[in-house]
Amino acid sequence: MNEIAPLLVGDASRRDLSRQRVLEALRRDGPLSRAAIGRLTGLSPASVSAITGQFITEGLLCDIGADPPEASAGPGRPGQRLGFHPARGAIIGLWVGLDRLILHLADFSGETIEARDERLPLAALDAEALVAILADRVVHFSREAGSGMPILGVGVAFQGFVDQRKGEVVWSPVTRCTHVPLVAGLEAALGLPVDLDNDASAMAFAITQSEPALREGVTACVMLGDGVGLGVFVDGKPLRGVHGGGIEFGHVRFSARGPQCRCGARGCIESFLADYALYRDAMAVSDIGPPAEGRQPSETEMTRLVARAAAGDPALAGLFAEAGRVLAESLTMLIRLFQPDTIVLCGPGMRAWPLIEEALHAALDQRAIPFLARRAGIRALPFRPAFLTEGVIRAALERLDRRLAASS
Amino acid sequence: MNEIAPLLVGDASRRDLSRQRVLEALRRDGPLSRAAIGRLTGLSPASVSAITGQFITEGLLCDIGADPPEASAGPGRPGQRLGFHPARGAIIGLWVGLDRLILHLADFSGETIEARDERLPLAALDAEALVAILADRVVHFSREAGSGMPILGVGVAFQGFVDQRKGEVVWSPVTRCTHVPLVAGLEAALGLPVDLDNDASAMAFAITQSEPALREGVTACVMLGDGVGLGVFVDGKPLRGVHGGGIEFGHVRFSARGPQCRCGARGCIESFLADYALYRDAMAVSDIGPPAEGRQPSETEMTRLVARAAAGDPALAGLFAEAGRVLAESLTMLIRLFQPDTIVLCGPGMRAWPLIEEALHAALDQRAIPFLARRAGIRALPFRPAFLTEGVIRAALERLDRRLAASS
DNA sequence: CTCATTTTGTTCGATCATCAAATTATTGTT
DNA sequence: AACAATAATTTGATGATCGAACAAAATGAG
Repeated sequence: MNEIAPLLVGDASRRDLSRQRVLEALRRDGPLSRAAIGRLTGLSPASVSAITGQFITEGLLCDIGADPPEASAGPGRPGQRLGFHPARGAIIGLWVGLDRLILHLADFSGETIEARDERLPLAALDAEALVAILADRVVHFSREAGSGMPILGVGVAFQGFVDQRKGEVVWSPVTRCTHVPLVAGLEAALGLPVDLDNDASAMAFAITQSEPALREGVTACVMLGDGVGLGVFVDGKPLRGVHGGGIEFGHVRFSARGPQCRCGARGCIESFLADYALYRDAMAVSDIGPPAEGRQPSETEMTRLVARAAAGDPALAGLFAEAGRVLAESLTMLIRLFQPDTIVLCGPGMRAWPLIEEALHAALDQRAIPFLARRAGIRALPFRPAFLTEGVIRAALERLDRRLAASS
Repeated sequence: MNEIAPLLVGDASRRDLSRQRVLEALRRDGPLSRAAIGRLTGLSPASVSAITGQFITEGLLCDIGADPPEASAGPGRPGQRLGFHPARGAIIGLWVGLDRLILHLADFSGETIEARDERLPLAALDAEALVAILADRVVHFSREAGSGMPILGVGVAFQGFVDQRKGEVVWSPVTRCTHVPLVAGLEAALGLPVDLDNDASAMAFAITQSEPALREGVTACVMLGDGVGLGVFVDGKPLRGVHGGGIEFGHVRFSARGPQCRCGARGCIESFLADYALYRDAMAVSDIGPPAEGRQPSETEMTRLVARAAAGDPALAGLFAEAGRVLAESLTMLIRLFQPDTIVLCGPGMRAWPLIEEALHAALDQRAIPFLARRAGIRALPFRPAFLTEGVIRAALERLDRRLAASS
């Protein structure tokens, strides 16, 4: 007998909802004139003026010049564009990979101030040390890169199983610890609100939000790289359980007789398609030696492997073709489950796309799914490291927006 | 640059939203006093009185006596319970199975007035004839069962792939036609609003809504019967794409070397677990003959098969144990993808539950999923045919509520 | 250059859904 | 019987919103 939704009761929350809608429109569609905000939110010009005026005095929004001429295109007074006040503060986005860290500082409007890529061995640490060192790196980074602005929040994208509700890293290839209370630990150490997400989900979020076309209908983002991840979005909103864990696509079983996966199970999709899996198989069919550090091949080693395969090594090329066939099978499952309009393939693994593409499409055509397949358009997206952090930064900003819209 | 949500602008829609919330609370939690509605929706007593008063004069709600004594339990004036006015009208729910039809008449409060189970050969019909005969059965049923009340809407639960946005049956084992425009056809023939859903999704909806505990967290309902279906719900709301097709769990590949499925693909989960699959395998390992009509075994034939296996036929019992293992594997995938708090097993196939249970749990224990499995509680729900239609009736009522809340 | 036209943004009065508080009603408890 | 407790209604005040009127700033035709 819990409440349906305690939101939107009374006049105070009614105003808050309108404020929220204004901020949402601005986050989605960049700087906007008051008139445009009115059209997008459905509020009257009078209300938009009142609300934006309030936001400006609160230092949340600011005027950033007239509409560019191409936007107006006709007679009439040009609109004054409003945007998030960059100097309001900054957000730090953190991606935690295998022995590697990406730190990303963005201002309140979402613009990148600085990004940094660090090598950092994490595997041997216990949970407390892991949290401590991450907090330490964040503090250092914000001190060195910070532009004097206050840090408003931190977003963390983590490889592995994540429980957003508890703020825990349940399991991750990054560390042998399980159930690491990352959010509580970082919030205590930093004194800042911390958002946690699975890295593939966060990346899928960044990609889906980055393009209006992907915010319509069902978009499935498959991330290939250290692991295999998936994010599914319906009209721009993520499809996920209340626990906020990602859809653990990479750990769905592909074959009962497959190799042992890092997660402990056998035959996971990831254990065929992830970087480490491809490298492992490459070692078996060629004279390529083991990775320099640990079991995980570095970006350079992966690039070299792909280059050799592309140069004509038939055994290695066959490996990637086989990966394409496994991927096709996995996408087939994905199509059956979610019937996406668009499937976006992305992630570091896309470095091998030219080697995968043909086999993938051939296999997909061969095992076309009656009545469901036609719809899904498959798009390959070149990888940018910034994708890894943009998702959590965006999420942190949106959470901030919700808080700022409410208090008034 | 589409609007964020054109709802809730201006005072008119503000009232409509409150009206909607009142109706939602009443649909969810049965008859309620005004005070209880206030607590559930967060509205003040004054507003609840105003809104419910309006609904009563509109003939939508009615007073149905005082709160039962066990509800109040203490001093104080007992509340007067409000409920949907039963005489406002009726909804017809229709389930379309293989050569079989269930018709279900419910009043505006959702109470069953009459239900009927008909045999009806549909396989040979073309699309137009299929729509025509379904419309004809609905008209006959409403004439014979109708209690003089106007019919307000029709809900149809159909086996197979359904596109709710287009109102189409994309593919179904019921008919060899594809892309049947069922909603348009029935609406034209009946002059009534028609809701269409996949039958497993609708059943999952009915089950999830029927129990408060299942409306919290993530609930996955797996339906075993003529096919294998799935509905996933997060806090009582269905997880589905914009096209409104169900999650085609039954047509996810289980094994590349599996039997041919009705959908045309090979090795679908359904082709191992559906009634027809179990019967097919039973024919192979025993002297059981082919089904009396077509390829599809009847309920009686399936019951007899289960009885023989339960009586001790080792070959047949092994068949169901094998089904338990396949189901375990499928649930493992489901857990990885959705991390449900509860998995509900239901549907006609549950007649064989005692034969499946042990093997299922043994296999699940054996391939326990690191860090994810612990959470999911598996519940077996005895099958009731009414589940098949209650979901679409509920959906039709809720759509009606939304319309009635809006117009005023 | 001048003026009509068009679009942007603000101001002001009216509307109306909501709430808090007061009031009436109805029960159980002491 | 007096009192406490809960339910429902009435009433006055609040305030978010809208429409309409208006000011501002651009284009373009003559």
